[in-house]
Amino acid sequence: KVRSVVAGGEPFSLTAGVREMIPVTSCKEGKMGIDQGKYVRYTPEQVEALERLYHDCPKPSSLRRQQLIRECPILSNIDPKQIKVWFQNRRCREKQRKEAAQLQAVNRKLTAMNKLLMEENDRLQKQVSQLVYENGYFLFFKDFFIVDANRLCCACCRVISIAEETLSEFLSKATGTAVEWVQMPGMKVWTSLFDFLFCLLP
DNA sequence: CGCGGGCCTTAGACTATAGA
DNA sequence: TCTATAGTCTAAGGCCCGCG
Repeated sequence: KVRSVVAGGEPFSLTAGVREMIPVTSCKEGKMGIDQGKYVRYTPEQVEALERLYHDCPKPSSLRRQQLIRECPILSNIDPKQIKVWFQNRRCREKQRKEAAQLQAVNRKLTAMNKLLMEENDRLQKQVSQLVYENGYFLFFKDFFIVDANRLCCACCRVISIAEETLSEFLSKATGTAVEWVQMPGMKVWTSLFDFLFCLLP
């Protein structure tokens, strides 16, 4: 059983959440508000009153706090310095809660994006396997068949187009904005059948 | 220079949970 | 069911800084 005391109110001891009144003299001095093993904890009524005041004015001036104490009898027994500290801690708690909520929101977005990336990675790996297989097929047969140049080039461009469309779709999902392809200097693009065939050579 | 606010830290009170 | 332990909440101490 741990002795506890309510600031300015009825002292009590706490045991498994059950309050039991015990005679305690004072709790003014000492680290962490502890005097002879006592720990100050405001009553739910006091906290409710403080919360109401905080809702109206989160940062009251010294003068305003004194006025609030006068106007609210339930707080009249609490030291003005304790009221000041309570408001400081309350502001701090709110700030921490807001930051935690923001971090959770960011975490949710990153988790969703990670899921998209994992799915896209899986799909691209399958695509790579298929292309590697097709590449081997072309290498094997390239010396035995004469392929229509236009048709092969169109097929090649079609593969690139599909890849671009897929990537655009993914990026727009991930970023929430439309993506347009821009030809950058130095980017390698198959412009002819010869380029395509050349890249197939070992 | 004193006061008050912000920020970080400390430690008691309380809660949830695992394990005997 | 009881107990030990980890985690959370919160009042208050300490330090730093800006302001009048």
